[in-house]
Amino acid sequence: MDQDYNPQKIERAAQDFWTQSQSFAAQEDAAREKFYCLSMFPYPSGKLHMGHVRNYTIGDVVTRYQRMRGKNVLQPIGFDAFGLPAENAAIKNGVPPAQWTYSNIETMCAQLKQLGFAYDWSRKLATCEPEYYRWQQWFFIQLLKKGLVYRKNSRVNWDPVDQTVLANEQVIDGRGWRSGAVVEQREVPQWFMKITGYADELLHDLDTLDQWPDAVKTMQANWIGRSQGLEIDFKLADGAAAAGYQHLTVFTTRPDTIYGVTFVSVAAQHPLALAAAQRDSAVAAFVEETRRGDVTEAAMETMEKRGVPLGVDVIHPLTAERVPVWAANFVLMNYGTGAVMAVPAHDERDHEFAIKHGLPIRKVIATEAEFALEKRAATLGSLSDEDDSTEQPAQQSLIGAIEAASSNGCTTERGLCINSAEFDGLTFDAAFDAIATKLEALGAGRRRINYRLRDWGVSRQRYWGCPIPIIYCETCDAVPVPEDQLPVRLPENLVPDGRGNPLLRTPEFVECKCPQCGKPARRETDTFDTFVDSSWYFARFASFGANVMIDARADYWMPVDIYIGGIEHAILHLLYARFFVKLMRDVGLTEIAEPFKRLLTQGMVLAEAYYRITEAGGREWIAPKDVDVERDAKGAITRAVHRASGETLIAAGMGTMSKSKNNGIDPQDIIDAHGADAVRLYMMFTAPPEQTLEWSDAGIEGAGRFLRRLWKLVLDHVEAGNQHGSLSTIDTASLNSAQKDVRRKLHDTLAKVGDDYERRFSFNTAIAACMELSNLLHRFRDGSEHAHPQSRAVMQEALQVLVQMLAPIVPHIAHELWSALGHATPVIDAPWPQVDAGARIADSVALVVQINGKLRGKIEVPADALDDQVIATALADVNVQKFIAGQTIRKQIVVKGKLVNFVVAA
RNA sequence: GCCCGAAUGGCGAAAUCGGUAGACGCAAGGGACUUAAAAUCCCUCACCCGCAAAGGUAUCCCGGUUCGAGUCCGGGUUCGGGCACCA
Repeated sequence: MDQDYNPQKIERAAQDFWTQSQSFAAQEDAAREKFYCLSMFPYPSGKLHMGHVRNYTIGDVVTRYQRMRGKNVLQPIGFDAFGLPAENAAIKNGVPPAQWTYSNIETMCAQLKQLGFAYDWSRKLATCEPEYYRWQQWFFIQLLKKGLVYRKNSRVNWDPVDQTVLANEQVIDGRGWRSGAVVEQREVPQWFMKITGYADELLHDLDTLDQWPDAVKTMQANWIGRSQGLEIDFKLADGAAAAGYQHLTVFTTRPDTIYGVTFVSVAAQHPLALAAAQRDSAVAAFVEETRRGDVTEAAMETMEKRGVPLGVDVIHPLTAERVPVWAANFVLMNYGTGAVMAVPAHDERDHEFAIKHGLPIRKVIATEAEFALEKRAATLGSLSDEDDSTEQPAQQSLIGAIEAASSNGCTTERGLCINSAEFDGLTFDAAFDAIATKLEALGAGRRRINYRLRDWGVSRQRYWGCPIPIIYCETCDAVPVPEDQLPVRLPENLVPDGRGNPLLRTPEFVECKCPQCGKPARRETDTFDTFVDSSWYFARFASFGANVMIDARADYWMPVDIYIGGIEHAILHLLYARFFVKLMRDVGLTEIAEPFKRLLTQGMVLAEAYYRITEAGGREWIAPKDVDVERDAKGAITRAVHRASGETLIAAGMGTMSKSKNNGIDPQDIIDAHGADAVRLYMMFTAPPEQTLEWSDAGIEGAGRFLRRLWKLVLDHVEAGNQHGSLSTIDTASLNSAQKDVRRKLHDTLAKVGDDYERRFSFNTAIAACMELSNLLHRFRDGSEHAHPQSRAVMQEALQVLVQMLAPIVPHIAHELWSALGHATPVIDAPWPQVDAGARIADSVALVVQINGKLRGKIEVPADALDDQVIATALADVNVQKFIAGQTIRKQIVVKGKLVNFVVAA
């Protein structure tokens, strides 16, 4: 064992050992309990960033812990290799996306190895490999055969200058990111997967995911957005029916407010609006206007609410009143029926719209109190001639208030119906049912379950993705590529230039023969959404290399026992992956219904960002490594200085590491300077996994300091052993109190650490507990003679267990120290130590004494003391007596092992 | 705008089921060792008042429930994630 801790040396040695002995290659073994630990695979953007390091360290800690617990563990790694950044890099550098991507993968693999992650490297995959995506193409064809995918027109962002489809991310303030042209909406035929057909199952199965965070389940449930409502037909008033429609159908979740309808709104893309646009230039202009700019939901919801009257009236199905139809920019064509009944008194958007356009507002819902008043007012009105009661003026003003509210106010809460004919006085549920029944009887409405969730559009008008295996023929229309012709290979030598999909200009790819009739045909040039690639990779890892999509090995490994990744994937990726597994089940590929048994959503990694104001008035962001920080006597930061120029900088606060703020910390620099173990320890110690983690250079040094202290502790013990001969076994009966204290602390810590690793995923507190133990061992060493055989035996036990507890987090130093402690087999193969319950028993416990909930004293009582004895000891405390003097004890509360509380009063 | 989170010393955090707020670490201050520096080791460290003991105040803000609230409930503020073509 070396005198000094040398991370570079021991890390390389440990990594070489794991590689040579293929320690982490997983073998299916039905006799052993499996554990499948998976972290979300990275996009190969170039180098690892701190977020990756954090994510993969968490996964590795769980993997190594479960392995030490004796499970048969699979931890694979791969790359989510298709996507936009590769095309952007190609535009910038003229390098084909494939070349850029494969080179990045190589770099990142080397970094992952340097961090010592226990991956089964033999299962490495990248989604851009034909061996991977051919099964995705095959699966799409199975779904097509089962009618689970279909083609329809759908809107995309179109850059009229660059003649290309833009991702939402590439639209900035309604303009193309490169051209600056105002973006237009275009209708393009695209492929969709029928996820709405699985909406109910995706919603209900959330209840089976008892090891998922509630926040994620709530977000998914809200995203699916199941709502019960009514479809209601409003007959078109005479003349309008000529447009080809007999009635306008709306969807509403508030049929109880139907008597408050004063107009109806439709989406600008609604057929009725488009028909009106044919004859009305104002409507045409409005429709045209909504074709421009952003289409994101956030943009739609925050934009000014605008609309135009269509010049068409519809007939209210219950009152037979005529109400006007408006086109409004806040009504979404792809939600419900693209039309809503507007109730300005009880819907905020309708209210705002009605005020703006001078449309009537009719109050039809009242609170119970209002309803009671209204009834009294009605009685009062009929009696008012004879009754000049003194409370009349007060009543009048209340009635006035109700009337004022009914003309201007807006309440969205449920209540009792008023001004609603025979439905007056009904609650929401009763009114819903009664009105639904009446409309059904009239043939003017039906109950319906609606979802906010929309079908999943999987087509992307982009080159660097998995080709959609379809051939278009003039006679046979869309024909799937025959399975024996898969994969449809993506040519890897093209270079996108920002003006459309280069596949369109590649005849070798596009031109083909129709598989049905043999005539010349065109191949689909759209590729799959990359969420398709990442929706099943976890299953492929479990049947790596199979000549089918997934094989029986997946039955052994699936589902994933723990899935770890960023909270930003809480909805889309996780919902699509859940959906895909249900599809795979229905195609007969698996029996499981959910892919991820347990989910850990990890927080982002932040760093302080600094900038200076340039002469031009802009901000120049300075990398944190070029900044010095000055502090006051208390350690508070007073000034940040640019090291090169001495200029005072402005601290912009903590933010996610990003290129734009130039505040990224390169993990490679940190590994080179401090070693992989220190990086891993720092990442796990600084914050709990779900929380954001703020990078600090000083923190990483602290991690290194702990590892050096640990090294020294073991070194001293080992050297003492060399001097004093062989170890004896522990004789628990003969231990002195210091030795017992060490063993109690050791086994308390072991119990806590196991719970923290397994149940709580609270790695920071596990490390803190190990540090406490380590601090105690330092004091124990200083206060004991190395020569004392029992002390040495206790120390040996403690150090062994400490090294094992830390091994999942800092595997390299643990590998080395374990061997130094005299073990021939590596620490990764040593079984997890057992908690010795006997060692944890203490003779006495410390309690606090409270008077009226305030801390007034501390007492020590025997561990098995009865309540009476505890109270007597508490009352004997001098300070407690001071606060009780002259008071009467009204109540005494004893909480075992915690506290005594006396409630006193004069 | 809508949905989901978060907020505790100078800083990162801990307090696991409503029971001692601040474990563990960082920074800072003081000291030891050293020719010196680094490293290492020891001490102090929420705030106010005090020599100390004791006391008071503190977990984003305003209310509430409880013998007792960082933790539960209602209302707000600020920050972060997502919003369907970034991954």
